[in-house]
Amino acid sequence: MLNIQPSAPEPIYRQILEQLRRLIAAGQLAEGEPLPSVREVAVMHAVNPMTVSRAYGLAEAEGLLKRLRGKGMVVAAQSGRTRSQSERLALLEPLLLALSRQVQELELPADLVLRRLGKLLGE
Amino acid sequence: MLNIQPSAPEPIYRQILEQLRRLIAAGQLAEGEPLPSVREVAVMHAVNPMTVSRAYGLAEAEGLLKRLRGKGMVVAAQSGRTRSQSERLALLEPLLLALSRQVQELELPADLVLRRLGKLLGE
Amino acid sequence: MLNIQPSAPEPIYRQILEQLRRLIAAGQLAEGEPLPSVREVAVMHAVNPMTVSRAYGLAEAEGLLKRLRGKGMVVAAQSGRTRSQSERLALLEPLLLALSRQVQELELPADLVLRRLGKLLGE
Amino acid sequence: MLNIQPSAPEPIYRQILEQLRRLIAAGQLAEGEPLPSVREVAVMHAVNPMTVSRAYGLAEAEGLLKRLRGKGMVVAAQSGRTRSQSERLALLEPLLLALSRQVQELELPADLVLRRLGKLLGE
DNA sequence: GTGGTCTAGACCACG
DNA sequence: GTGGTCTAGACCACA
Repeated sequence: MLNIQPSAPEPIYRQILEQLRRLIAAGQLAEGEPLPSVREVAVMHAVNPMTVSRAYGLAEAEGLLKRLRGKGMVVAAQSGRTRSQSERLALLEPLLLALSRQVQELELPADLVLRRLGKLLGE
Repeated sequence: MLNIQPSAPEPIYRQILEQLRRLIAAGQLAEGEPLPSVREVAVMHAVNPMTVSRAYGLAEAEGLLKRLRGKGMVVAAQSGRTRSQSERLALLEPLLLALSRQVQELELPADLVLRRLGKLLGE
Repeated sequence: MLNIQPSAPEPIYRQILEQLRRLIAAGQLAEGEPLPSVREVAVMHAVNPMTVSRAYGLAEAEGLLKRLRGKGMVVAAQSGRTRSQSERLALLEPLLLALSRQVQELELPADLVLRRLGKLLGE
Repeated sequence: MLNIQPSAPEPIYRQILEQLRRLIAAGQLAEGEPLPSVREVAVMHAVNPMTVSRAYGLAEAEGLLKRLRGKGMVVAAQSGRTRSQSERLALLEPLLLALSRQVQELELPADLVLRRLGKLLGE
């Protein structure tokens, strides 16, 4: 379910946290749904349990997850409602802005970039 | 010329370096063109001169810039030739891939994202 | 009778145990009085029976409760005698100390805090 | 400046975080003021640097602190403005509620508790 | 079984 | 000098 790249510049715990944000916002992780345990994720992705725990803890502090004592983490209620398309699009905005800045610096024509992205999204 | 955000997660020296790569690849910084001095950049953006120097140093090691004694940095010859569109598009690939992954996690329709990006690029 | 908050940071078994201490010290639970069964408490508060059992077990070890075969738990004799006011006030001391430390860190005037607490106690 | 009790039930990183919240709310830590470095706090209180770092990191995520790269942490701007008395009193509310619940369970007269607290606050 | 906390120590990134 | 990340491993608390 989670996609972790240990060699990426972005820290692992943050990769997990941000994926959780998106998966929950999209409703792919529904309200009340239990998450894989810290240890499971740690073994599956060959990372330290504490790294996973850190991501889960931050997600809990953010209100995304809820701790059921002795039973693990589940998706919190208020996050469970799938967000509207526009709310989800807003989560993408920072990346879109960075992209458009780079496109301008590279002086690339808009349609070329849009075609390339369209191809990636179509796959 | 440079666009620096000290509070961004990406380190400042890297922001500078990657902008130089793109501006040079696009030919916005032409071969032989002199760059603002380390001190100028540092003062203008309220940044530590060492940080700017580090970016310039890396760009020099990469062959993007050339150090002219007593005259500062200029855009190096071999980098000066503007790269082809496809080469420049390749520089954008990592960001496009990250974007498409996030779009899938957010379960957003491709055309919505393309329209939003098109709007940003059209401005 | 018991006031349990499963989502509070304080563990559930401890919430139960400490409430028992106070209710018995005040004589609200009198000597020989039977307690609700583990199952009753568990069902009523939607809590794991093991958790209730643990609290009861600790209370028994402390001499607060006594196990009567086949009849469940009752308030033990030596605990049953209501403690003096000063003894009961002593049970409050840790919380009062924590409170006074926080008041100082918040630089709040004593009378403001006393008025607010007085209002809460008056209700 | 910080008051840490390693043996308390409350985890160390949380003790630090909550003290920061109060000290900043009261203006005892003013806007822009630099905090002692992670290593200093760690040595001074004989705890692991990571424990301190965790508290600082959470405080940053909360917007209490701001990271100045290479220079350490300072009190963030929006937190710097000393909060009004009523806002600070609100931070005390959870503890006051817990206290009043315990007072009722102990069947202690309000004025006795208020006198004891007044004495503690007067010192 | 679950997650939480802490440590010691290594290594990195930044300025 | 600053903070950040990660690991391995120990131990605890809870259900």
